Amino acid sequence: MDIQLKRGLLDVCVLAAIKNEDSYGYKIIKDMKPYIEMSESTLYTILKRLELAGMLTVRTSEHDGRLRKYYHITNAGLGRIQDFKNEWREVMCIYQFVTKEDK
Amino acid sequence: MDIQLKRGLLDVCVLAAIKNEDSYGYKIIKDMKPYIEMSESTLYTILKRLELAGMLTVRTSEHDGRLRKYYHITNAGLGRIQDFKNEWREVMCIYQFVTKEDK
DNA sequence: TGATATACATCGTATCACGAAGTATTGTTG
DNA sequence: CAACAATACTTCGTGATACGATGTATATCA
Repeated sequence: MDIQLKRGLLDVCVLAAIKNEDSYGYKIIKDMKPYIEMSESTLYTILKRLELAGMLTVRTSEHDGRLRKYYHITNAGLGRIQDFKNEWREVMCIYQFVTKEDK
Repeated sequence: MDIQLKRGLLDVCVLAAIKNEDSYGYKIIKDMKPYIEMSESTLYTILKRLELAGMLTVRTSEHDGRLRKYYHITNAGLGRIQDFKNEWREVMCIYQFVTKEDK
């Protein structure tokens, strides 16, 4: 998928991936794989960015002697998803503009 | 509109704006304004990029004593629009993933 | 005369996705 | 047991790119 097109989707995809239950990096990548692929470096960068922006909170917890960082969405994060939904109307107008056939 | 979301749309919007008839910078911005806004510096950068990529050709012509650069879409440019259309299926899947409500 | 519209160009900056590489631990399998 | 894959997270450098600021011209109009 076109990398530029991804840019507008990745952040909100990550938020969607933790919307229903807290999750951690490795799992997020696997859960999103059927929809959109991203490298680990990309994901962890995004998670840090979203944390800084207050869209999610982090909690470190041990699992099988290994540390895992669980991410939890905040109200701001849910709001971000809502904003995305609202903006989608504009996006669809643009899509129409680009793909409309002309006689 | 979110700048990251725009990134995936601008190139193909510009191509769409010259799809039916050759156009020039200033007019392209005005034609696209109802759908998507962009600064002049952005537009001219994009036009140069698309030309380099063989998606359009340029012809300079005088109009009222002033030079205008007319842009004409190539087959590669039309192909780019088609690719965008094809990719849109994936985009809609992602949209569903992000916005689906969960019981 | 001064503002506004038309028309294009250049430069520096900030954002961001990615590959490469690294660190650790836990299976798994030959 | 040795080698490798899977799990889990981190850091660094790079390239792409949208934008604001700024500059250059000419035409029109009040």
